[in-house]
Amino acid sequence: MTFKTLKQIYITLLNELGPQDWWPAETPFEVVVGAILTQQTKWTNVEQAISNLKIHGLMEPECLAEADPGSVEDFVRCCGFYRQKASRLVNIAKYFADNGLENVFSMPVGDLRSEMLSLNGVGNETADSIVLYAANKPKFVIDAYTTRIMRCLGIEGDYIHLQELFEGELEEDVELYKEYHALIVEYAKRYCGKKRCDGCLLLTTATELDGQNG
DNA sequence: CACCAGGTTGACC
DNA sequence: GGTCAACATGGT
Repeated sequence: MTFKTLKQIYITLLNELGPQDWWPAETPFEVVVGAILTQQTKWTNVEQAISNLKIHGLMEPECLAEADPGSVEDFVRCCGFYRQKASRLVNIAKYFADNGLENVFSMPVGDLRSEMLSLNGVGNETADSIVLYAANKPKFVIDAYTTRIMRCLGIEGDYIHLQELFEGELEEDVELYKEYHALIVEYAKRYCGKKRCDGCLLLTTATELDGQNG
């Protein structure tokens, strides 16, 4: 049998689920905030916290940087890990207020990634989410769902290994990277559980449909 | 009641 | 180098 390429898997997912149009946010800074808040938490909780912050006028780096820490904790409590997330958000807000969001996001992709990684509370996935969805620069985001699906397909590796696999095989395209990561998350949520996987067969065998555009 | 969620960090081998 | 508990709320 013929295995699918990563591009063919993308097309399969897109046909199956339709465009996901990630990341839901009104501004780049809102993406940054959401990227911290969504760690190990459902997105519905993040929506609530983001709404709280917006109502209180804190969805701007300059405002959040000066906000009362206790209040921020209350606003993000629904996301869990609320003490560390609150202090990390304020710290990151200070960083963007001091350096200027436009300046930061105009850095070359590699420099930007390193810069984001130096912030407390920003690891590989969060850094790449910010680079891709807030700064609109080409970095493929790997997460627990991606790792899980790849394992189902018989491919194991650490974060950087999987990232190099995707970036090496796909054309460098910000919109493709955005949509692909979103599709993987949605597909895995539905069909690829932590213990059971009911959907990865769809991804393993190539058909004539998979050759179409992309 | 047990388990999971769009991870990251710091401590300890 | 790698492994692992801690961080914490909310939904199924």
